[in-house]
Amino acid sequence: MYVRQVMENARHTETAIEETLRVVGDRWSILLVRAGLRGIRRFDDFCDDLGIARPVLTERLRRLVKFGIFERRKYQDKPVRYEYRLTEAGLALSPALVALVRWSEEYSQELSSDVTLVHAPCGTELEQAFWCRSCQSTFGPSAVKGVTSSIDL
Amino acid sequence: MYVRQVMENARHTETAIEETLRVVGDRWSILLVRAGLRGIRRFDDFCDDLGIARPVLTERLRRLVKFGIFERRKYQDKPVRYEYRLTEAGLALSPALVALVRWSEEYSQELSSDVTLVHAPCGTELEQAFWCRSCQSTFGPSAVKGVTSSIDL
DNA sequence: GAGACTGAGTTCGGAATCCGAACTCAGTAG
DNA sequence: CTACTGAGTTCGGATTCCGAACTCAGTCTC
Repeated sequence: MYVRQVMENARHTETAIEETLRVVGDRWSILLVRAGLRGIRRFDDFCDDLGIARPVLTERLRRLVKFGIFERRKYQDKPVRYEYRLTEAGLALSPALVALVRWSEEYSQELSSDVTLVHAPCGTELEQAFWCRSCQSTFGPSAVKGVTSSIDL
Repeated sequence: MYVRQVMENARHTETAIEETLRVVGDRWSILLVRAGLRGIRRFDDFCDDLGIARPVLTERLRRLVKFGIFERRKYQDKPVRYEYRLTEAGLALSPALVALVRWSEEYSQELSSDVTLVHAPCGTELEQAFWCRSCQSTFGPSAVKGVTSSIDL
């Protein structure tokens, strides 16, 4: 059960996460995705929900649209109005978001009673696992922890 | 070893991820964790590896130590020297990191061959799944996507 | 039809962060 | 004595962030 890496790590070429974090790795972007998952779509609602400054929101949404995470679509003509919806790529960030939520739950103290993600059918707390399709095997983050030093992320 | 909250919130009560992202949600912190996972421990090595400005690195490491993600430990006495090691909490961020890597692989265009995480025993690409311990069932991110709108992240 | 309101922004000046480059400080090696 | 190392600190300038106020088109209320 080792996670291995197949790559040649060149010096100057940017790696995947580096590039990704350049898009999504600021204080607001992930929060915007989360807001999108919660159904928020309109400019002012993002603004109120997150308490983000308007100019920053403008710039951030523009960038997320440019990188295909949000889509800007007209939802009204009379006075022309636009809303922001998560694309498929944006929705695909949810596992990362869930992982962060799980981490928060476990390691972040002094949180008021907050969300606890559960498996809807049975109510048991969700765990995030690594899963090999061909082996049909599942192993949890704890198993991964043990090998992290040998992972080349 | 727990992350505790220090900041005040102005308008609404802070949720788990909001707090977490306040600690880890800047351009460098996650990259620092990743570097830590790759075995980097010394100040200058972080500096060279990430190309982060030294004053920023100082501040960031201090904060990550304060929040229990890194540990600053002396590794030499003669000239006293310190290194930074990931704590258990820090290592526990790896699932989130892996989720981001997976996302990058799939959705980040203009990225040529980069890292591909595989299941070492069989060489199959890793998938990240959600796993219910009591049901013994595993389901992929795609299944989760369907529920995200009803999840309160 | 005058005034208030709405939603999606833009403009502003000041505050906070970021940056690279050069400096410090203790100890060590030649 | 000089050079070097590792872990920072200090510096000035550039960038980004912020809240508050403004714009602009259309719409609702009186």
